[in-house]
Amino acid sequence: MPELPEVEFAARTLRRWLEGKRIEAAEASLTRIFRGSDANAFASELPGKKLEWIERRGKYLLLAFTKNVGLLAHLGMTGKWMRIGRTDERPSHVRASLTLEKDGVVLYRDPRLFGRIAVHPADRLFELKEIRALGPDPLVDGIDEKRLHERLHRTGRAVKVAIMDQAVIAGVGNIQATDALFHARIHPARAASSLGPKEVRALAAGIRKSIDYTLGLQGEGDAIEYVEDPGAENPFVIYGRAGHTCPRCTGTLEKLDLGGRTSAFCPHCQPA
DNA sequence: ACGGATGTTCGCGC
DNA sequence: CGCGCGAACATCCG
Repeated sequence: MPELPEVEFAARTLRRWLEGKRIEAAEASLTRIFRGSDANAFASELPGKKLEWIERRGKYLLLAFTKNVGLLAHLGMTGKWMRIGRTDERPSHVRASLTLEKDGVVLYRDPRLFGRIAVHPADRLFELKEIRALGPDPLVDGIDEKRLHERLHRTGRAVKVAIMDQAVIAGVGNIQATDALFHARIHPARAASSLGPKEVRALAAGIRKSIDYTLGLQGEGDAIEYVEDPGAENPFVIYGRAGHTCPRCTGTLEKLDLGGRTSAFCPHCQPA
């Protein structure tokens, strides 16, 4: 599910759900979601606590509760935080849940178990290696074109692979990268080091544009439909549209494999 | 039935 | 050390 916009949305939603509510009970199933951490700590430390703050860095969520209890959470590919009523039937693949005082249940569902939840002292969340390894966050830090140019200049990798590197820019995934390069009119396989200042500027703008666009897709409390229910229409600009007509010219979008990920591009608008 | 999917990490070889 | 590649993780969907 998640790239930066969806994770940002999850952060806002969780903030709303948890704000001011005491956690009455916490449950965790012993799955690899808690790898490198302790599922027992989740269940034993959260009851009685209240949320103090939530932050997002790249695709990571950082949650701080009272008594210095903190969570580092990542949605992986299929993770999702949901809220249900206490007596509602639980969905399948629930890996962790928080029962809120005088309220419903906030739960984490993740069929493929690619996501993560780790319990750490709240005041040390920002010092975790996962967070320290991240490059600038486009929403929190903005995209510094000079810095991005420097970073891209010293690598021979394809530009698409480079911008999906979380150490280069935090939060860009396959969808944002694909659409951002289309906006910027840059071929995904171009060597990152070959981009000129104007192209880097266009790329920075393209990343911002695709993130803002995706953030704008979420309604009042609703998540992106395409992500939510299978069968909903693909709302992205060219992601997942190989074989279709380019939204900007009369050409046909093509498919390309880079770094094990599929992307679409327009051979006319994004020449090699 | 088969292939592919919004992510990360690890091992291998060059 | 940088980089590309493939695999692994586990499930669902068309």
